[in-house]
Amino acid sequence: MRESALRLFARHGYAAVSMRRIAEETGVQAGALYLYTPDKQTLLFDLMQTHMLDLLAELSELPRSDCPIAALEAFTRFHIRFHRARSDAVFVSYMELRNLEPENFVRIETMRREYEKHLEAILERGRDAEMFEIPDTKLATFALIAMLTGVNTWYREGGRLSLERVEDIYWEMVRKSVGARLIRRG
Amino acid sequence: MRESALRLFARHGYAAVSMRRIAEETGVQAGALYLYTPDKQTLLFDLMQTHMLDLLAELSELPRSDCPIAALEAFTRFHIRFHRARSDAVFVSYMELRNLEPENFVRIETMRREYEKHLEAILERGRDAEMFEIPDTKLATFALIAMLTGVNTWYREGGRLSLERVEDIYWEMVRKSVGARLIRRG
DNA sequence: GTCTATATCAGGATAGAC
DNA sequence: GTCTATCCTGATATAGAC
Repeated sequence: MRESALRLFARHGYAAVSMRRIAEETGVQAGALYLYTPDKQTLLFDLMQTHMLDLLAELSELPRSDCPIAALEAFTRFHIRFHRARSDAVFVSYMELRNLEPENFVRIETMRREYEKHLEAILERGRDAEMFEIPDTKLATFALIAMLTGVNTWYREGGRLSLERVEDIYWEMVRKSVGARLIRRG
Repeated sequence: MRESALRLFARHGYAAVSMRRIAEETGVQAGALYLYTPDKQTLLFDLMQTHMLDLLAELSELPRSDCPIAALEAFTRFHIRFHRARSDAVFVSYMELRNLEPENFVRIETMRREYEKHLEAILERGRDAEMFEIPDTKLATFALIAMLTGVNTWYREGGRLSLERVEDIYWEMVRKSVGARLIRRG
């Protein structure tokens, strides 16, 4: 039922999807949905919260690296892969922010900021070590995340390029944009 | 009335905004709206089409430059400024694509692709002239547009940085990411 | 745990008075 | 050109049978 709701919200938008439609997709009658969620708003919030918690959990499992360049590459590849694998959840978590009640909105935004902080910390370390050339780490954080998340708007399975190749190309652009040198793999 | 609708659609989403609410914001009764639009869907499409036509019109008025680096800088600054000045229209034109009927969707998408083609052409020229280092001009196009449009998600008037300064910083990142050298102003 | 039936309300759109 | 009144549909959510 979560899956049906997520797919429908991503496809048509939260406000445009009725509980009846979700029920139909799930294979139950509308009334039965309320066994699993108290209301539609909570359902939306739960989907978004689950997504953000997954994101932070998997991020924290990334192998740490002392080298900022290696850390940035790991983050870049992680971001692309994670977001690609859950395009519906990503879409909903971004597009439906405005349909969250204020309290719920704050909770999701806090998690998003925590994720951004992780990237910003890498950029700051690299700049302090004089391995990156970055005029403003906050702007660079926003710029890179927007750029990487953008993969979801065009990438399609079975297209011209493998996801691996896409990662390579984006990593090259990320690396150059922060003025980092190529590094050798150990 | 267009302005009210645009602002409300941007804030709450097309599906979440009722004609009654638009009427209220406009200062008329609901029935009166239908003097200006045949229906809600057409209203949405008109708003998006107007935005895209404006975008293409202003783009075509950009001074042409033979130098790909200068052309890329002009595009970068134009994109940030134009999108910043119409954040509601940008938001709606991106977020509400899925609420367009198929025929309308195709028309908007065609215009969007035309805009992207303009940037891709600059990148191709620069690469052919060996002034840019770009592994894939299509991906670079997507990556740069996503990065630049992202300014709208965080920039607020009166914040830490002027828009001019933001342009400078983004231009530096764009320039580096495609491997272009700094150029002197004539 | 699920269905049927329904209460209640809000939505888009139209008709006809002024 | 605008308002009032209204049609009809579909929305969320709940009650109560099974």
